Amino acid sequence: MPAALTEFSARLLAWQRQHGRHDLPWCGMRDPYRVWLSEIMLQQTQVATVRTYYARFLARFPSVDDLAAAPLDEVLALWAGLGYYTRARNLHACAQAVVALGGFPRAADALEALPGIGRSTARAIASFCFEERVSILDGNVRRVLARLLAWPHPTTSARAQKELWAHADALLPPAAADMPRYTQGLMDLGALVCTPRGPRCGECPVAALCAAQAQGRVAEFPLRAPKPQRGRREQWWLWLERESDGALWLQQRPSPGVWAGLWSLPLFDAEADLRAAVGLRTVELLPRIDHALTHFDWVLHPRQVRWSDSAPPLEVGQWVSPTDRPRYGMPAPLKKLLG
DNA sequence: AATACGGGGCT
DNA sequence: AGCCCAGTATT
Repeated sequence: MPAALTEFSARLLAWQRQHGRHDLPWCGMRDPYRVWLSEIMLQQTQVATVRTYYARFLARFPSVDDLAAAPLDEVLALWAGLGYYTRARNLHACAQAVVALGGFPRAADALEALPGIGRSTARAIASFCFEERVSILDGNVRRVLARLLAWPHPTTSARAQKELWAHADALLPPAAADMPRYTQGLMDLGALVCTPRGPRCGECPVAALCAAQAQGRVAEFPLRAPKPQRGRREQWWLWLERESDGALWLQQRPSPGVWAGLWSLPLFDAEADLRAAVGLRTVELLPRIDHALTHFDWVLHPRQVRWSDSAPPLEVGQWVSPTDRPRYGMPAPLKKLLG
Protein backbone atom coordinates (compact mmCIF):
# COMPACT_ATOMS: atom_id res chain seq x y z
CA MET A 1 0.00 0.00 0.00
CA PRO A 2 1.40 3.43 -0.97
CA ALA A 3 2.53 5.55 1.95
CA ALA A 4 0.17 8.39 1.00
CA LEU A 5 -2.77 6.06 1.53
CA THR A 6 -1.68 4.68 4.89
CA GLU A 7 -1.09 8.24 6.05
CA PHE A 8 -4.81 8.93 5.96
CA SER A 9 -5.68 6.09 8.32
CA ALA A 10 -2.66 6.72 10.55
CA ARG A 11 -3.62 10.34 11.06
CA LEU A 12 -7.27 9.53 11.55
CA LEU A 13 -6.51 6.85 14.13
CA ALA A 14 -4.28 9.15 16.15
CA TRP A 15 -6.88 11.88 15.99
CA GLN A 16 -9.73 9.61 17.06
CA ARG A 17 -7.77 8.48 20.10
CA GLN A 18 -7.31 12.09 21.25
CA HIS A 19 -10.32 13.96 19.94
CA GLY A 20 -12.96 11.44 18.88
CA ARG A 21 -16.27 10.76 20.63
CA HIS A 22 -15.87 8.34 23.48
CA ASP A 23 -19.03 9.12 25.42
CA LEU A 24 -21.72 7.58 23.21
CA PRO A 25 -23.62 4.66 24.79
CA TRP A 26 -22.65 2.26 21.97
CA CYS A 27 -19.07 3.55 21.65
CA GLY A 28 -16.26 1.03 21.95
CA MET A 29 -18.82 -1.76 22.13
CA ARG A 30 -17.90 -5.14 20.65
CA ASP A 31 -21.21 -6.88 21.39
CA PRO A 32 -22.86 -7.31 17.98
CA TYR A 33 -26.36 -7.05 19.43
CA ARG A 34 -25.73 -3.61 20.89
CA VAL A 35 -23.78 -2.41 17.88
CA TRP A 36 -26.42 -3.69 15.46
CA LEU A 37 -29.23 -2.04 17.42
CA SER A 38 -27.41 1.29 17.44
CA GLU A 39 -26.61 1.10 13.73
CA ILE A 40 -30.22 0.41 12.76
CA MET A 41 -31.51 3.25 14.94
CA LEU A 42 -28.88 5.63 13.59
CA GLN A 43 -29.85 5.07 9.95
CA GLN A 44 -30.87 8.55 8.77
CA THR A 45 -31.39 9.50 12.41
CA GLN A 46 -29.33 11.82 14.55
CA VAL A 47 -27.42 10.73 17.62
CA ALA A 48 -29.37 13.01 19.95
CA THR A 49 -32.66 11.47 18.82
CA VAL A 50 -31.43 7.90 19.17
CA ARG A 51 -30.07 8.13 22.71
CA THR A 52 -33.36 7.79 24.59
CA TYR A 53 -34.78 5.14 22.26
CA TYR A 54 -31.59 3.10 22.53
CA ALA A 55 -31.70 3.11 26.32
CA ARG A 56 -35.38 2.13 26.37
CA PHE A 57 -34.83 -0.72 23.91
CA LEU A 58 -31.90 -2.16 25.86
CA ALA A 59 -33.83 -1.92 29.11
CA ARG A 60 -36.79 -3.78 27.61
CA PHE A 61 -34.76 -6.15 25.38
CA PRO A 62 -31.41 -6.83 27.05
CA SER A 63 -30.52 -9.51 24.48
CA VAL A 64 -31.35 -10.46 20.93
CA ASP A 65 -33.32 -13.40 22.31
CA ASP A 66 -35.58 -11.05 24.27
CA LEU A 67 -36.18 -8.99 21.15
CA ALA A 68 -36.88 -12.03 19.00
CA ALA A 69 -39.37 -13.38 21.52
CA ALA A 70 -41.35 -10.15 21.78
CA PRO A 71 -44.50 -9.49 19.75
CA LEU A 72 -43.92 -7.21 16.75
CA ASP A 73 -46.55 -4.81 18.06
CA GLU A 74 -44.53 -4.18 21.17
CA VAL A 75 -41.41 -3.46 19.13
CA LEU A 76 -43.39 -1.03 16.97
CA ALA A 77 -44.81 0.69 20.03
CA LEU A 78 -41.31 1.18 21.40
CA TRP A 79 -40.10 2.44 18.02
CA ALA A 80 -42.99 4.90 17.61
CA GLY A 81 -41.70 8.41 17.00
CA LEU A 82 -38.34 7.33 15.64
CA GLY A 83 -39.53 7.12 12.04
CA TYR A 84 -38.85 4.81 9.07
CA TYR A 85 -40.97 2.08 10.62
CA THR A 86 -39.80 -0.58 8.20
CA ARG A 87 -36.70 -0.54 10.36
CA ALA A 88 -38.69 -1.80 13.35
CA ARG A 89 -40.28 -4.59 11.31
CA ASN A 90 -36.90 -5.61 9.91
CA LEU A 91 -35.30 -5.30 13.33
CA HIS A 92 -37.71 -7.85 14.69
CA ALA A 93 -37.32 -10.18 11.71
CA CYS A 94 -33.55 -9.87 11.93
CA ALA A 95 -33.53 -10.72 15.62
CA GLN A 96 -35.47 -13.89 14.89
CA ALA A 97 -33.12 -14.80 12.04
CA VAL A 98 -30.11 -14.27 14.29
CA VAL A 99 -31.58 -16.48 16.98
CA ALA A 100 -32.30 -19.15 14.38
CA LEU A 101 -28.68 -18.92 13.21
CA GLY A 102 -27.43 -19.29 16.77
CA GLY A 103 -25.89 -15.81 16.82
CA PHE A 104 -24.79 -12.95 14.59
CA PRO A 105 -22.76 -13.89 11.50
CA ARG A 106 -19.19 -12.61 11.79
CA ALA A 107 -18.66 -11.58 8.16
CA ALA A 108 -19.98 -8.44 6.50
CA ASP A 109 -21.29 -10.37 3.49
CA ALA A 110 -23.33 -12.66 5.72
CA LEU A 111 -24.62 -9.78 7.83
CA GLU A 112 -25.77 -8.01 4.67
CA ALA A 113 -28.11 -10.90 3.91
CA LEU A 114 -30.15 -10.15 7.03
CA PRO A 115 -33.28 -7.96 6.90
CA GLY A 116 -32.65 -4.26 7.43
CA ILE A 117 -28.89 -4.62 7.16
CA GLY A 118 -27.51 -3.05 3.98
CA ARG A 119 -23.95 -2.72 2.79
CA SER A 120 -22.90 0.12 5.06
CA THR A 121 -24.53 -1.22 8.22
CA ALA A 122 -23.13 -4.71 7.60
CA ARG A 123 -19.65 -3.30 7.25
CA ALA A 124 -20.00 -1.08 10.28
CA ILE A 125 -20.95 -4.07 12.43
CA ALA A 126 -18.22 -6.27 10.96
CA SER A 127 -15.54 -3.63 11.48
CA PHE A 128 -16.65 -2.68 14.99
CA CYS A 129 -17.27 -6.17 16.32
CA PHE A 130 -15.09 -8.48 14.26
CA GLU A 131 -12.27 -6.21 13.02
CA GLU A 132 -13.03 -6.91 9.39
CA ARG A 133 -11.18 -4.65 6.96
CA VAL A 134 -14.19 -3.17 5.18
CA SER A 135 -15.31 0.42 4.90
CA ILE A 136 -18.58 2.09 5.62
CA LEU A 137 -20.09 4.66 3.25
CA ASP A 138 -22.60 6.75 5.15
CA GLY A 139 -23.43 10.43 4.88
CA ASN A 140 -20.34 11.34 6.88
CA VAL A 141 -17.95 9.37 4.71
CA ARG A 142 -19.53 10.59 1.48
CA ARG A 143 -18.93 14.16 2.60
CA VAL A 144 -15.38 13.50 3.84
CA LEU A 145 -14.45 11.74 0.58
CA ALA A 146 -16.12 14.37 -1.57
CA ARG A 147 -13.86 16.99 0.02
CA LEU A 148 -10.75 14.85 0.32
CA LEU A 149 -10.95 14.01 -3.40
CA ALA A 150 -12.63 17.23 -4.58
CA TRP A 151 -15.20 14.86 -6.07
CA PRO A 152 -16.64 16.58 -9.15
CA HIS A 153 -20.11 14.96 -9.05
CA PRO A 154 -22.92 14.52 -6.55
CA THR A 155 -22.05 11.62 -4.25
CA THR A 156 -25.49 10.04 -4.23
CA SER A 157 -25.76 8.48 -7.70
CA ALA A 158 -25.26 4.74 -8.04
CA ARG A 159 -22.17 5.28 -10.15
CA ALA A 160 -20.61 7.66 -7.63
CA GLN A 161 -21.40 5.32 -4.74
CA LYS A 162 -19.63 2.45 -6.47
CA GLU A 163 -16.52 4.50 -7.06
CA LEU A 164 -16.56 6.03 -3.59
CA TRP A 165 -16.77 2.58 -2.02
CA ALA A 166 -13.56 1.70 -3.86
CA HIS A 167 -11.86 4.84 -2.58
CA ALA A 168 -13.07 4.17 0.94
CA ASP A 169 -11.67 0.65 0.84
CA ALA A 170 -8.33 1.92 -0.48
CA LEU A 171 -7.98 4.16 2.58
CA LEU A 172 -8.43 1.41 5.19
CA PRO A 173 -5.68 0.96 7.78
CA PRO A 174 -3.30 -1.95 7.12
CA ALA A 175 -3.87 -3.57 10.52
CA ALA A 176 -7.24 -5.23 11.06
CA ALA A 177 -6.99 -4.56 14.79
CA ASP A 178 -7.34 -0.84 14.06
CA MET A 179 -10.69 -1.24 12.31
CA PRO A 180 -13.01 -0.41 15.22
CA ARG A 181 -11.23 2.84 16.01
CA TYR A 182 -10.82 3.68 12.34
CA THR A 183 -14.51 3.29 11.55
CA GLN A 184 -15.40 5.33 14.62
CA GLY A 185 -12.86 7.92 13.52
CA LEU A 186 -14.50 8.33 10.12
CA MET A 187 -17.87 8.93 11.74
CA ASP A 188 -16.40 11.28 14.32
CA LEU A 189 -14.53 13.26 11.70
CA GLY A 190 -17.74 13.84 9.75
CA ALA A 191 -19.69 14.70 12.89
CA LEU A 192 -17.15 16.94 14.63
CA VAL A 193 -14.79 18.41 12.01
CA CYS A 194 -15.81 17.79 8.41
CA THR A 195 -19.34 19.04 9.08
CA PRO A 196 -21.93 19.91 6.42
CA ARG A 197 -21.57 23.59 7.18
CA GLY A 198 -18.74 25.42 8.86
CA PRO A 199 -16.12 22.65 8.61
CA ARG A 200 -13.26 23.07 11.09
CA CYS A 201 -10.41 22.51 8.68
CA GLY A 202 -7.97 23.99 11.19
CA GLU A 203 -8.63 21.02 13.46
CA CYS A 204 -8.69 18.38 10.72
CA PRO A 205 -6.08 15.62 11.00
CA VAL A 206 -6.12 15.00 7.25
CA ALA A 207 -6.33 18.59 6.00
CA ALA A 208 -2.88 18.23 4.46
CA LEU A 209 -4.22 15.40 2.28
CA CYS A 210 -7.45 17.17 1.32
CA ALA A 211 -7.83 18.21 -2.32
CA ALA A 212 -10.69 20.61 -1.61
CA GLN A 213 -8.62 22.25 1.13
CA ALA A 214 -5.64 22.57 -1.22
CA GLN A 215 -7.88 24.29 -3.77
CA GLY A 216 -9.53 26.48 -1.15
CA ARG A 217 -12.92 25.11 -2.21
CA VAL A 218 -14.03 23.07 0.82
CA ALA A 219 -17.40 24.81 0.98
CA GLU A 220 -18.22 23.68 -2.57
CA PHE A 221 -18.19 19.98 -1.70
CA PRO A 222 -20.05 17.73 -1.74
CA LEU A 223 -21.78 18.85 -4.92
CA ARG A 224 -25.54 18.89 -4.55
CA ALA A 225 -27.80 16.75 -6.71
CA PRO A 226 -30.92 18.53 -7.95
CA LYS A 227 -33.58 17.77 -5.41
CA PRO A 228 -36.76 16.03 -6.55
CA GLN A 229 -39.99 17.97 -6.47
CA ARG A 230 -41.93 17.44 -3.29
CA GLY A 231 -45.44 16.06 -3.41
CA ARG A 232 -48.38 17.30 -1.40
CA ARG A 233 -51.17 15.40 0.34
CA GLU A 234 -54.23 16.73 2.13
CA GLN A 235 -56.37 14.52 4.35
CA TRP A 236 -58.97 14.67 7.10
CA TRP A 237 -58.26 13.00 10.41
CA LEU A 238 -61.16 11.68 12.48
CA TRP A 239 -60.66 12.03 16.24
CA LEU A 240 -63.42 9.75 17.42
CA GLU A 241 -63.78 9.67 21.18
CA ARG A 242 -66.14 7.47 23.17
CA GLU A 243 -68.00 9.54 25.75
CA SER A 244 -68.25 6.87 28.40
CA ASP A 245 -64.53 6.32 28.93
CA GLY A 246 -62.56 8.57 26.56
CA ALA A 247 -61.48 5.66 24.37
CA LEU A 248 -60.19 6.48 20.88
CA TRP A 249 -61.07 4.69 17.66
CA LEU A 250 -57.73 3.64 16.15
CA GLN A 251 -56.83 1.84 12.96
CA GLN A 252 -53.60 -0.02 12.30
CA ARG A 253 -51.82 1.42 9.27
CA PRO A 254 -51.28 -0.93 6.33
CA SER A 255 -47.85 -2.12 5.28
CA PRO A 256 -46.21 -0.99 3.15
CA GLY A 257 -46.96 2.70 3.45
CA VAL A 258 -46.50 5.70 5.69
CA TRP A 259 -46.63 4.76 9.38
CA ALA A 260 -46.88 1.07 8.49
CA GLY A 261 -47.91 -0.98 11.50
CA LEU A 262 -48.59 2.02 13.71
CA TRP A 263 -52.02 2.99 15.03
CA SER A 264 -53.69 6.13 13.75
CA LEU A 265 -56.97 7.97 13.79
CA PRO A 266 -58.95 7.15 10.62
CA LEU A 267 -57.87 9.18 7.60
CA PHE A 268 -60.19 10.40 4.84
CA ASP A 269 -59.36 11.93 1.47
CA ALA A 270 -62.22 14.43 1.69
CA GLU A 271 -64.13 16.07 4.48
CA ALA A 272 -67.38 14.86 2.94
CA ASP A 273 -66.21 11.27 3.34
CA LEU A 274 -65.48 11.87 7.00
CA ARG A 275 -68.89 13.42 7.61
CA ALA A 276 -70.62 10.59 5.78
CA ALA A 277 -68.90 8.15 8.13
CA VAL A 278 -70.16 9.81 11.31
CA GLY A 279 -73.69 10.67 10.20
CA LEU A 280 -75.31 13.80 11.57
CA ARG A 281 -73.24 14.10 14.72
CA THR A 282 -71.54 17.33 15.66
CA VAL A 283 -68.12 17.71 14.09
CA GLU A 284 -65.65 19.94 15.89
CA LEU A 285 -62.97 21.59 13.75
CA LEU A 286 -59.43 21.65 15.07
CA PRO A 287 -56.48 23.61 13.65
CA ARG A 288 -54.73 22.05 10.65
CA ILE A 289 -51.49 20.19 11.15
CA ASP A 290 -48.63 20.59 8.70
CA HIS A 291 -46.43 17.53 8.70
CA ALA A 292 -43.37 17.31 6.46
CA LEU A 293 -42.13 13.93 5.29
CA THR A 294 -39.12 13.30 3.11
CA HIS A 295 -40.98 13.18 -0.18
CA PHE A 296 -44.18 15.14 0.43
CA ASP A 297 -45.86 17.75 2.56
CA TRP A 298 -48.87 16.50 4.42
CA VAL A 299 -51.74 18.73 5.53
CA LEU A 300 -53.94 17.05 8.11
CA HIS A 301 -57.30 18.44 9.22
CA PRO A 302 -58.31 17.00 12.61
CA ARG A 303 -62.07 16.68 13.17
CA GLN A 304 -63.39 15.68 16.58
CA VAL A 305 -66.57 13.71 17.13
CA ARG A 306 -67.96 12.40 20.44
CA TRP A 307 -69.50 8.94 20.21
CA SER A 308 -72.23 7.90 22.60
CA ASP A 309 -73.65 4.82 20.82
CA SER A 310 -72.77 1.31 21.85
CA ALA A 311 -72.30 0.20 18.25
CA PRO A 312 -68.82 0.46 16.70
CA PRO A 313 -68.60 3.55 14.47
CA LEU A 314 -66.57 2.10 11.59
CA GLU A 315 -65.95 -1.30 10.09
CA VAL A 316 -62.18 -1.12 10.49
CA GLY A 317 -60.45 -0.33 13.75
CA GLN A 318 -61.05 -0.70 17.47
CA TRP A 319 -61.61 1.29 20.63
CA VAL A 320 -58.47 1.92 22.65
CA SER A 321 -58.90 3.09 26.22
CA PRO A 322 -56.59 5.71 27.73
CA THR A 323 -55.08 3.00 29.91
CA ASP A 324 -54.14 0.81 26.95
CA ARG A 325 -52.89 3.65 24.77
CA PRO A 326 -49.17 3.29 25.66
CA ARG A 327 -49.20 -0.22 24.19
CA TYR A 328 -50.27 1.14 20.82
CA GLY A 329 -47.51 2.74 18.75
CA MET A 330 -48.71 6.06 17.42
CA PRO A 331 -46.98 8.42 14.95
CA ALA A 332 -45.38 11.57 16.32
CA PRO A 333 -47.95 14.11 15.07
CA LEU A 334 -50.77 12.06 16.60
CA LYS A 335 -49.04 11.93 19.98
CA LYS A 336 -48.68 15.67 19.73
CA LEU A 337 -52.32 16.16 18.76
CA LEU A 338 -53.58 14.08 21.66
CA GLY A 339 -51.31 15.94 24.05
C1' DA B 1 -31.98 4.33 -11.80
C1' DA B 2 -35.67 6.21 -9.30
C1' DT B 3 -38.79 6.22 -5.51
C1' DA B 4 -40.75 5.34 -0.79
C1' DC B 5 -39.97 5.79 3.74
C1' DG B 6 -40.17 9.98 9.57
C1' DG B 7 -39.04 13.08 12.36
C1' DG B 8 -36.30 16.29 14.66
C1' DG B 9 -32.42 19.52 14.98
C1' DC B 10 -30.18 23.19 13.01
C1' DT B 11 -29.42 27.47 10.29
C1' DA C 1 -37.88 26.99 4.52
C1' DG C 2 -34.27 24.14 3.56
C1' DC C 3 -30.67 20.87 4.63
C1' DC C 4 -29.00 16.99 7.01
C1' DC C 5 -28.86 12.80 9.47
C1' DA C 6 -24.07 5.98 11.37
C1' DG C 7 -29.52 4.00 4.67
C1' DT C 8 -32.45 0.09 3.06
C1' DA C 9 -35.90 -2.07 0.26
C1' DT C 10 -38.66 -2.08 -3.62
C1' DT C 11 -39.89 -1.29 -8.32
